[in-house]
Amino acid sequence: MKLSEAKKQFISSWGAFGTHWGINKTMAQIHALLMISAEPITQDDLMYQLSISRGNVNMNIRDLINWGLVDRVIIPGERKEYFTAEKDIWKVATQIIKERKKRELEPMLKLLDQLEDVDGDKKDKNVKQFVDTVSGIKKFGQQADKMLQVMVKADENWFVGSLLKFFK
Amino acid sequence: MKLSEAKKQFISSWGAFGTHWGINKTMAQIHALLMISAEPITQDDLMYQLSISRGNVNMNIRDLINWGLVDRVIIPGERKEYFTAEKDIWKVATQIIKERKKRELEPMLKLLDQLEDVDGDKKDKNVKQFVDTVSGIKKFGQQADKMLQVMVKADENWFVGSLLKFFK
DNA sequence: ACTAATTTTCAAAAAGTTTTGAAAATTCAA
DNA sequence: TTGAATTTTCAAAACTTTTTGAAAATTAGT
Repeated sequence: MKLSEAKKQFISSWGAFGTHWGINKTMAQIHALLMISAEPITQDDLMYQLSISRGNVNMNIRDLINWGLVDRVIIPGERKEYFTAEKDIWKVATQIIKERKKRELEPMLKLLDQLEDVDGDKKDKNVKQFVDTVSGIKKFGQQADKMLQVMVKADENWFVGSLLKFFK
Repeated sequence: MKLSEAKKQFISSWGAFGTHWGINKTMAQIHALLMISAEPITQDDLMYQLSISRGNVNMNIRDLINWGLVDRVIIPGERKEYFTAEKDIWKVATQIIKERKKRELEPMLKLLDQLEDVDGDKKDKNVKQFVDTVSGIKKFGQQADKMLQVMVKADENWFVGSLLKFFK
């Protein structure tokens, strides 16, 4: 397969993949293109290569920067801004885990904490089922939270490093 | 907080949470309601309790059954169908992992395999960056695939069971 | 076999999300 | 400063997804 065709396929699949995970197609595609580009590229490049509008590029790039997945690059002597993406997929993954943990998991755990001490007789099967389900999810979430925390720090942690090798 | 209010909050947050993960709000809410219900419930109950149409309930219940998260229950002497959800959150999680692995991760790995052997000179930095990125993602994905496989089988696996306790 | 209860389907409507593009704001070099 | 290049904003348009509801299909009791 030719490079240009392979690139197109990769970008399009990465976009489709993203939409299954609550990420908008364009954002995933911009990310994909930046990950396979050897050099930083401009908004105009992105517009042209993905056939999308300037505003669209701008908004999605902004989001990608907020997610910590893309960086602005200043090229001396150039007026335009360039963009580049982290290419080490392990770093990409830990960055996404870190953000989703903060944005979604932690607030959910906070809420479950409150819901857990609902009023009423614990003998009432309705109360019991609610509390059991909520605390089950809470415990699971806390466990996941700790486990992800360890993964995110794995770079600095010899033990988990070797543990992960075990799973290969 | 009263049970009825706590239920409402849980259902609404679970719905919002779902939408961040590519799951439609209603499906997540039906799932939430079934998880906190002590007894199986009917389509009419779901319609009434969530204020949604019959068709909507029907389609989303069908999907939940396909995901293996909800079961039809026949109650002897009753004409209507009842529904119930798996309440052990660990089983819920492994079921979701199993399905997403099959539906998303495996097809993606298959595609990356094909893209990896793009034509062209590996000295060309554009070819090189593409291949490096694609194979990096592929390796990561394979590792994740194996690790998830182990987690899904953890019930049957004393080692990972104790490993997970370690992270508590 | 009939019929009433129940479930399923699916085209159209509603709701939600993304994209556009032109105007406003900002930046930078002269 | 000025003004051309560039980036940002955001209301409106386009597109996508979800929801509705009524008609069709199915089911089960008599």
